[in-house]
Amino acid sequence: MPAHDPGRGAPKRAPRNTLSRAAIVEAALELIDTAGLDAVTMPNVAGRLGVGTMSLYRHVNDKRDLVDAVAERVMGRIEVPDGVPDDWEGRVVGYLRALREAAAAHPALGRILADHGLTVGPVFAQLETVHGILIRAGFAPGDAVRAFYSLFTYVFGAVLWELPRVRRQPEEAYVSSWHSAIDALDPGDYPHLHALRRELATAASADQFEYGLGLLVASLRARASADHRPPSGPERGDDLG
Amino acid sequence: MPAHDPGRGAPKRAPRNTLSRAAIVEAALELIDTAGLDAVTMPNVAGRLGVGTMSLYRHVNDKRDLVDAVAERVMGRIEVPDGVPDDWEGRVVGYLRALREAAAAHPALGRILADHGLTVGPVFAQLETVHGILIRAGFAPGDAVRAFYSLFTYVFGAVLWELPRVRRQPEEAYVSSWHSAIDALDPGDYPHLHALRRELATAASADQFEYGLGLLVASLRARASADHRPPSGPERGDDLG
DNA sequence: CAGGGCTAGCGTATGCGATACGCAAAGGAG
DNA sequence: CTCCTTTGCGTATCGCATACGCTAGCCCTG
Repeated sequence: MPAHDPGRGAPKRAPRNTLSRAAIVEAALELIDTAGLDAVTMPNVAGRLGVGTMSLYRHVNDKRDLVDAVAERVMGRIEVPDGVPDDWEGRVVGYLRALREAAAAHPALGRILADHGLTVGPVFAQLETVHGILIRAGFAPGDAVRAFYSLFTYVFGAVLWELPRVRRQPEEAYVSSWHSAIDALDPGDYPHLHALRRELATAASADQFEYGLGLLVASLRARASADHRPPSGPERGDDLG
Repeated sequence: MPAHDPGRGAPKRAPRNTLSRAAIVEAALELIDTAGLDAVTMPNVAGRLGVGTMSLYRHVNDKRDLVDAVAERVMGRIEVPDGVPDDWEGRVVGYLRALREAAAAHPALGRILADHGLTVGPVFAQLETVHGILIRAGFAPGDAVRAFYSLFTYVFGAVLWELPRVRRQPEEAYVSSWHSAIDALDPGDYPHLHALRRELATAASADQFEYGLGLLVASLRARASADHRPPSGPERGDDLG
């Protein structure tokens, strides 16, 4: 038999403008969220869209480009939430909290950022936003950099800690994964961790995130009022680009 | 012609106990440091040792196991350095600084930890050490957990930020990579970042790490003396396991 | 000193994933 | 209607991780 069908019969050829970069990115994101980052292979993504593998390459340079785009898609939607106190603390904390939540919703984000480095477009957008808030609040340029750098370092660290396996049950699964990991350790070598089995697992949650963030903000507040003009009351902050 | 050499002639067979898990791990680490994490393939590692690819599998379960072992090899050597102030601040900061330096020496560490999750053996060792220091210093168990959790989150975040490309010249290469990344951004979209081109790049260095760490420690110190018995003077800390 | 068995190093084969190449059909332009 | 451009896609190549099973060293035992 001939290798290919001579006439027509099952062109299977997709209409014409079926594919788009956005659609591909969306499919990849769904795959990541349901089957994990490792399941993101070109064949898988293509299959999910009902197209051939090589078709993807018309819209994406290569796999790295695709994954980058996914990170961009996720981080690009992060904003300072409504209803937060209209001062730098409220806005910054609200923003970082949103960033953390986005990462929690897509556990693979941390790995992607780690693999591709932090010099990805969307990361800069985050820096720009937070830096802008600090500058408006009266922080000296240099201090603002140091401040948001510290804050982001913390948040990215948190994203890394949390990604291990959390998927749905925010607490449940995560806690038990820590428990089993700790139980596997030799009590003799790790007396402290064993003694704190309970607190440790619980600590790996939102409360803990807030705690550390609070430490940072508290110190920043102290330095702001000590070294420079206190950012006192709420400054205008509604016309942020 | 027969596919294999009939008699002898070039047994090429390695003597006998040439390989060992440790040697393999060491070879992989060298590869990581010289050619990057992506260059770590079973064939490459084997080649560097002058053995066949499949020989590696006698000593490591699979690639993941190998890479895990590398992370363990690196993190397992981190200790509280000598000569630091003998109080909890000095010891903890000294330790975290050592952790950061180890990561800086092996840029791929961050990616490995991100890929494999933080529930790797050596990570627990770090937690145990720092927690022990805090407990000895008089921190209440629960507070100690929150404290070191925040500190580690920060340090891991820092490790992530730094890994992008730093290799040798600690500052040089890193700074210029940030510069070029920033230059590629549209000044219109990122006014703040462009204005801070200089500070931003400089901030991505050891100084910045110390700054953020300082923020955390300062707050912890304040809370320690406020909520609980002040850990005052240097407590004994020379017999740490 | 010879034989047996265990063990370490390794050749081969499989399957998958990323991606270069080039074909061909679908539309639109003239 | 014909030609050119665009887009989906089949095929082929290459590198990698890894299952299997072979075989030669070694050491232990008799």
